[in-house]
Amino acid sequence: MNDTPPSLRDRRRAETTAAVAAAALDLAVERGWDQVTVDEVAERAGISRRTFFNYFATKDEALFHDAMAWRPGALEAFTASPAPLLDALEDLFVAQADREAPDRDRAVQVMRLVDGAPELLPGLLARIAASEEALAAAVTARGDVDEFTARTVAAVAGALARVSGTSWLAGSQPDPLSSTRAAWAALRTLVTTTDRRTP
Amino acid sequence: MNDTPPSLRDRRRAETTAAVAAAALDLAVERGWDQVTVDEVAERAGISRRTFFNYFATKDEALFHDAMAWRPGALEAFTASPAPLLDALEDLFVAQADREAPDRDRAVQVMRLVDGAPELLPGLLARIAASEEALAAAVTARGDVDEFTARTVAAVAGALARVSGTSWLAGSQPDPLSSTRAAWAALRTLVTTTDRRTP
DNA sequence: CGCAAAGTCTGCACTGAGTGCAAGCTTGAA
DNA sequence: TTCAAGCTTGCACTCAGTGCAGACTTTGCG
Repeated sequence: MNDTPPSLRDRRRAETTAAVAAAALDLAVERGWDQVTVDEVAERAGISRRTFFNYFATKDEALFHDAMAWRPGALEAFTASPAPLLDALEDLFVAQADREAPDRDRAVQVMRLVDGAPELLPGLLARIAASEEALAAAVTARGDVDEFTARTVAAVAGALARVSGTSWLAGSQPDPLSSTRAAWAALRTLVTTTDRRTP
Repeated sequence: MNDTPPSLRDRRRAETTAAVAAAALDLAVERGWDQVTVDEVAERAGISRRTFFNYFATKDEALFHDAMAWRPGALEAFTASPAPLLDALEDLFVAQADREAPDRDRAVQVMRLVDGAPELLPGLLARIAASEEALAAAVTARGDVDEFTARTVAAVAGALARVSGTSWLAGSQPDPLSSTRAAWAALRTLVTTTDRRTP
């Protein structure tokens, strides 16, 4: 899609971004996010405090960097998939759960941090909402359903992912994938087996 | 449940809380939330800046006060309802959408504000998450389903409410209730009509 | 190469959110 | 009345986030 070779500047920028994000996570794990200042993150990443804010608009952004993002290409594959919508969705979430170690470990660490630091929850939820929006756009692009339904589907999928992720972290489900499947199964039985007052 | 008559102190506290919340909303509507300082909210409410923080831990809390809360008694009625789970859920959301004017107007104004001020979104999402958690507890208390399913149901219901609320605000749905119904319908057709790879 | 435009890094000074403390005042119960 | 508990406030402090201006680096181009 975009094949301009990355310039020196771009490479440096990416390196620094990663360094800052890593510094933020490390410090947060070491002593808790509320015991970490921007100055310290900047110092550990080898930049000035002011430069920190050239890379991330807020302290939280550095911590959440890439944590709740779709892996590159995943949404495009989803859009292009010939499988029926629900199957394609499942494939998408499976692929997402099977990320390579570094990204995935980071996501897990961040979620654990949020678990112990409620101030972080709003920021995390906002990231999740952003990725739901991206998913909604991809669903719309597939053309299976109208936009309203696409938004609904994306929101529900996000909700299921949140629930299954949470209960996997809490240890009540063996692994993220079966947790996700359990959530979808719960939804399906609920929708299909309940007596409806107005059929 | 709790019938100790409210003391003078309690009444005062409630009054001040309401006054501060009202001041926050009014100022936000007048000039945008980012153009409002805590000092100004405090002054309009007739208290000192320091006292503001005795009532609300953050500036945002004052704005969101009561905006995304279940109306009193609604969850209890839901828990006690003999109707099947999905019907009881629908009743709950209908009742919620039919709140009396003041509360409801406040909620709508807050949502409009959030729409124009992305900084507010995280806080709003956190409030919604909190009310989902309350709902999950109520679903569990009904005893229809296990706790994992209860969480799933609550998360999905919240997602649907969010989508339908949003698109109602955006004008693509006539009223909140039919919007909610449309979302549930979209979900049901999706779940029941799609070919499954693994039946 | 050499040079100008564009982009980057940094220090400085400022606004505003949020907190701990201590002193003074109000309420509620005996 | 008297005293404890709770409420309000001012003050001083930390830290996130921003605008600005000057120094430096990269890049594209003649």
